[in-house]
Amino acid sequence: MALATRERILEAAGATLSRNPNASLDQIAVDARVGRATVFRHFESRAGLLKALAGRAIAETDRATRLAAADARTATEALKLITRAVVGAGESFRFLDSAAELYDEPEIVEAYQRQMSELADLVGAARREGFIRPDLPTAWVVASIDGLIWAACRAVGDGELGVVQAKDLVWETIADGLSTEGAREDRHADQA
Amino acid sequence: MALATRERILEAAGATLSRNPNASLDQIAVDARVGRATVFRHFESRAGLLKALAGRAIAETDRATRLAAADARTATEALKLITRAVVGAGESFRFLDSAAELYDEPEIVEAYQRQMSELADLVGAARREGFIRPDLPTAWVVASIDGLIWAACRAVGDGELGVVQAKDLVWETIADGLSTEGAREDRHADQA
DNA sequence: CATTGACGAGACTCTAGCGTCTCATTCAGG
DNA sequence: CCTGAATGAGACGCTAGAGTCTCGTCAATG
Repeated sequence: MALATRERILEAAGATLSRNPNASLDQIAVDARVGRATVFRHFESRAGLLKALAGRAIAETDRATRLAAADARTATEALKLITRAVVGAGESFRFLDSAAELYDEPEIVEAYQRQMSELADLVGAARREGFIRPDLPTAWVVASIDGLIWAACRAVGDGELGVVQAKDLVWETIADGLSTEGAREDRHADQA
Repeated sequence: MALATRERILEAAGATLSRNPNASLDQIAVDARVGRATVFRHFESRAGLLKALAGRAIAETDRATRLAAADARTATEALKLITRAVVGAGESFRFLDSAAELYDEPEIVEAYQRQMSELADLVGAARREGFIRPDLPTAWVVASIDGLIWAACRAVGDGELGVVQAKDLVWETIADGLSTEGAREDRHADQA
């Protein structure tokens, strides 16, 4: 039962910290229906728990990413599948929103930067395929994809959208934006 | 000098908390080049400081919003101006990212919900003007605008983009998405 | 039935950080 | 020069929460 307990703690920690980023270990233990001492039996410290949780989220994202990438024949398609996959895995890493302590963990920071870098590479490849508007800096494309995924995960977590719906909406928004087809002309007219 | 000191504390608090959401009052005081006791002379408590900071951000956003709305003749134009204005004021409220304590302050929560509600109304009006794609739920439109603004503020704060550039990019992305004009067809082809 | 391992409960220590208070200093205005 | 307000420095008490330890219980296993 050791594994089940550890898993239950991680699960509860993720859920509780998503709601309250400063939740105490005591609160997490209660939510996991586990004694506080048991938390320390499975994790070295609070930081250790956070680290394990982050590592789990990173691994989950990597797994989803690789699965998605394997099915894609173009970078654009990979971008689409990966975006959808990450939205699906969103619950795993929503707690990261405000886990500022993790900035001190080199492994975690490195893994995060690696994932961002992979995303940037993918965006670059999609750009070469002609999918990305040439006038947008890659940094912004990456940042806004990140922002939209974040918004989608938030909306799902708040019950505003279903997961399936959110996946569709994120990709549609990336591809087409929020406005009707004629918007591009409207915008240019506005700016004149 | 009282006002200048208070202002300096608020300024330092915003900057410091943006970097480290769990920064101590001591750290904030040091960054403000002020004695820790002086912080308590100007603010009732840590919560009071946070509240003042949030109130300042809300007021700043309201001001920017009203100024922008006054110049607009259509809801679509208002949405554009307000989005740009909020990106410009982004530094003011970036610290809110992880100020979970503020969820306990009714005034702050109410003000935030009011602003979100105003944004939703504006989106609804822009939708009636034909600017917003009819197939997108308003909740998602609001969430993704929020997400894109957040991404832009983050990018500016990280030095990846300039403020002016970020304002343009957010609105362009809202209007047109990230992909080239032919994307809509590509996407439908992908899904087939 | 005895053993073993995981667990819950709870007592205990330790520290960071909040909030209060005091006292000396500085500086502006009269 | 005198006075009062604002401040800096720092001592002090207090509490929440991290981390440790012990003991009794339960369940599985032999």
